Amino acid sequence: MEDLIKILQSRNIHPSHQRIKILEILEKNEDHMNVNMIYEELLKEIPTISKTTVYNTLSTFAEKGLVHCLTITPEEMRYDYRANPHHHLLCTRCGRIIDVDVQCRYADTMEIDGHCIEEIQGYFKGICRECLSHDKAQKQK
Amino acid sequence: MEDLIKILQSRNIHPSHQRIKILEILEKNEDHMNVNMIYEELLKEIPTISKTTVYNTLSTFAEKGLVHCLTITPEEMRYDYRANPHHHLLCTRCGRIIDVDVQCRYADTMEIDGHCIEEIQGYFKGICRECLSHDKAQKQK
DNA sequence: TATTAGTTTATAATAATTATAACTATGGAA
DNA sequence: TTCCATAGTTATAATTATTATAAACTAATA
Repeated sequence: MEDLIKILQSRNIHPSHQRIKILEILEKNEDHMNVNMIYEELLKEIPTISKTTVYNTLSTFAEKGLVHCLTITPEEMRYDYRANPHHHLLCTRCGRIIDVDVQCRYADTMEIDGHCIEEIQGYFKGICRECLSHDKAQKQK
Repeated sequence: MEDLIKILQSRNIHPSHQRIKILEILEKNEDHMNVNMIYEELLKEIPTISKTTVYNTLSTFAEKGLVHCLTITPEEMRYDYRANPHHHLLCTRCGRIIDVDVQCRYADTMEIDGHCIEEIQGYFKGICRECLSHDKAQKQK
């Protein structure tokens, strides 16, 4: 709680009740929630929360560099809360987005073909570990 | 024209007038159009074309592996028509998506952390060559 | 107390995409 | 030729994520 407030303050974000709760949810959940997932979680604690607040808060967080926006799924934006740079796996079976610790060869190159690179976004499509082991378990039956 | 028909036939896609024209537009344009851009181009040649046809056709093309869907821009889907695997640059200045010939170290790894990898999507965010040189020209004035 | 800025909420507007059903063209069978 | 079936196209409506707008609320301060 105190930590969350400090995190917000360090980014010049006024730590309101709603913002603290949203950050808390982002910390607890690892699979890159969309606005609706966050909203549903929030409802359990703040039944009067508005979806607009979720949108506003996340866009403030993104502006201040607290979260990264992932455009991996075509339907909606996903939000990534983790300090170190990393890539993602979009599981085509269960739909989860999972962190993958992989560096790209060009990770620190700031210039390619004359273009100036500011950010690297990479992701894999495939089937996650959990779905694979579930498959195996099914076959053995 | 004949070539376009052959390309469609080789993928088991019946070469209708509309489909040929859409493929033609994809061949001519390099910057990863969205549905609306393609639709606007089509209107010049087929004024009665429907946007639904564009959606249908592109989803057929994607199914048959003729195009790849890019979820780089948050607003809408972009379509990539090019044979060889490559990455992209999203220019934050002009909004174009530009092909970048760069291989990732893990490009042929099919397994990471126990996950099965089927496809790699990578893109960079930055400022493209053209926008950069435009900046320079402005400064010199 | 009154005021102000910042935050949250409710509501409406926008826009990409999908769903549905009607229409059209084509090619084969009778 | 005429009829029919199928695939493809079109028009229209429905869905849904996101943004815009304005009103209501909160907390701090003069």
